[in-house]
Formats: sequence, structure tokens, C-alpha cells
Amino acid sequence: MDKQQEILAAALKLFVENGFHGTPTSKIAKEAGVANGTLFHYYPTKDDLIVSLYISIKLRMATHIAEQITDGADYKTMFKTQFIQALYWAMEHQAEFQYVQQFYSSPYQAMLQSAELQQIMDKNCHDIQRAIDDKVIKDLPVDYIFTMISSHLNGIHQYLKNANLDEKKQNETIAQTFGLLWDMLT
Amino acid sequence: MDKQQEILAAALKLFVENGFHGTPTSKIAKEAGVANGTLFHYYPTKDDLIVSLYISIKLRMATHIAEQITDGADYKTMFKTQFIQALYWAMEHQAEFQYVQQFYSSPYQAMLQSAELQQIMDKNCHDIQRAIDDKVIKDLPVDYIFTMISSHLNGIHQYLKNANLDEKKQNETIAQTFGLLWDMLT
DNA sequence: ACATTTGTCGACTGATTAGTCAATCTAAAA
DNA sequence: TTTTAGATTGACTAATCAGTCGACAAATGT
Repeated sequence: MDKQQEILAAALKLFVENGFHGTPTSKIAKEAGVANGTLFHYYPTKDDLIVSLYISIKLRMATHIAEQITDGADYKTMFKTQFIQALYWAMEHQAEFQYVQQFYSSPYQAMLQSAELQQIMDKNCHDIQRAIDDKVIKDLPVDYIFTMISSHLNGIHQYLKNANLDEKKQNETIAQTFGLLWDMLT
Repeated sequence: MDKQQEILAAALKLFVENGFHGTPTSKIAKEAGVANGTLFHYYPTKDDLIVSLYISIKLRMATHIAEQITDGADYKTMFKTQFIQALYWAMEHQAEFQYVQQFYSSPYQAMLQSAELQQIMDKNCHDIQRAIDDKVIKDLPVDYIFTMISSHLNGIHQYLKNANLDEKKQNETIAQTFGLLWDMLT
């Protein structure tokens, strides 16, 4: 792992633990095992670091999900795969997922303008629109559908995090939740 | 409005605008029109202020909802009233609702231990349990149901905030969302 | 071999911050 | 009227923090 990645990993850990407020750049550098100045070599300001970390996480998550989708599947399978893989990833990367939420409900969110992230979201919305046009999903605004799926994802993740079920029960719950969601949208 | 309330109002405004990180206590005091020391008279530390503000908002929201429920209604009406009133309140108190989310997904959340808030949540869970026992709501874990309702609430709020519909369309969407949620849970 | 860019270091600084404190004010009780 | 307890003030401080800078090292190109 190179220094830049070490910095991101250290920042993730400390931001989730102590918040943006509670983590000085000096402690991030220390945790990453680099000098103070090195951090500012890669990220000119603390805000840059905070935003870059968010983008980096979202990109990693999107990559994971994109790797799992199989071509030529029907809508339900496609959405189900994405939903379930997103959850798996979230459960295996709790800190990352928590950071995403922390960032998203903070004022830093307003600083975000990433073409890459926009592209991913456009793709998701496009998939939803296609499913609506093909009369698979109910004819409701795309943003509405998208928000519903996202908040379901957050909700079930929060539940699973607290409930601490064994793996079998957990997978059952995930599949069941997608079932409820799918019935709701179709 | 007395000084203590002025402090809470100023803190809310600035925390939502600039985050916990970006708002010094000195600016809160200034915005509230009180001296620096007065703030620390009411809230010994900045953390105290942050947590107290959260509790104060949740309590105000719960009070509003409690005022609207009518006795002797069936389960659907009861849940619908609560769901809709929660949304109305959220739409009319955007800053407060945003603060709640900001706080909840931050590490400050771990500091929270309020008997009053616990009591409100217990009541909600109790209502859900009763509806399950009476076979109105599906037999799933109470926490699961609770999480589903909460995340629906967050999702639809986020959608409405961004979509900026006129009042009629907004009310329609709210009613429709509750419909979908209710069908899912029963 | 040399030159140039890029990465790394850590001591340093100017500005800012949470929280203190002794003095003053207010209002109601005794 | 006098006492007393809480409310209010704002100057003050000790500590902390984001970001700089000049020196040096490593890698890369010529």
C-alpha cells in the first residue's frame, strides 16, 4: 500500500471514530505513518482529503457491484444482484459505508461535484427508466424510485449492523427485504 | 425567546450550515446575541450543546406528532397519521430534520443516552408489536419494521426536499408513499 | 553522468478555539 | 432595605490546528 492509500485508510478510520471535527490532520499523518507535509502534498487542504476519500469509497463500491452483474439477465435479477451486492459490500466495509453516510449528511456534501460519480448515478437512473418504460417497474418519477431503493438499502444495512445475525439468517433477511422492495415497486 | 433558546436556534443554523467542525462556539454566541460566557453557563461544553440540541429537536418533533394522534382509531389510521405528521413536521422544519440526520450519522450519536428519547422509541416499538400480535402487520422483528418505516420516512423526505413539488402534488406523493409502505408491511 | 521532476520530511507559524474567571447586573426572597 | 442566588458579561489563556517551507532523497528522463 503506497503512502497515498495509507493516508486514505488512516483518514477513514479516524474520521469515522472521531468525526471531521475531532481528527486533526497531524493525527491522520501519524496514523498513516507519513510526515505532516506528505499529507498536504497529496491533498492540498483537509477539505480536499475529506471529499477525495468519499469519492474513492463510492468508486470502489461501484466497481465491486459492476463486477458482479451478469449480462442478459431479466430486470428482477439485475436489480436483485445489484441490491444484494451493495449490501454485501456494505456489511464487509462497515467503516466505509458509515463514512459515506456521515459525509452525505454533512455540509461537505455540497462541495461534491464529481463527473465520475455523476456518471454512475446516471447509469442507475437509466436502468430504472428502462424498467419503467418496459412496464416492469411502476410508472413513478425515476428520482422517487431511486430514493426509495437507496433508503431501503440504508435501512436494512442499519438493521443488520445492529441485529448481528448469523450469516444464514442475514442472507435470508437480505433476500426477503429485496422481495418486499421489488413487490412494492412493480 | 430567552437566551437559552436563542443559543439553540443559533447553533442549529450554524451547525447545519457549516458542520460541527466549522462552527466555533464564539460564532454561535454572536449569532445568538449573547456573550461568550453565557453559552458555557447553559452548556458546559460544546459537546453538551450538540447533544442537547439533538434531544431538544427530537422532543419537539415527538410532541408535534403526539398532539395529532386521535384515540380509538384503527391501526392503519394511527400509523398513517404518525407517518404523515412526521413528514409534515420534517418539511416545515428542514434545518431541524437535517440536523437530526447529521447528528445521527456522526460519532456524537454514541454520546446519546436520553431516557426521554428512549421512552418515545419504546412507545413506537410497542405500537408496532401490538399491530404484529393482532396480525395486522407481518410477523417480522420489531426492529426490522421500525427501521423500514424510518428509512422510508428519510427517503421520501429527501425526495420531496429535492423535487420541490407544489403542495397538492406533495400531499399526493406523501399519501401514496404511505400506501406503498403499508402494503409492504401488511 | 547529469538534470529535472516528484516524493518525503518535520520543524515552524499565524490564526483560531474551547473554555475560564472575576466582576457586574437582575430580581425576587427574607 | 438587605441578602442571596442565579444570569450575564467579555477580556483572557493555554492549547491546538491547518497549512507552509526549505532541505533532502528517489526516481525518471536524456
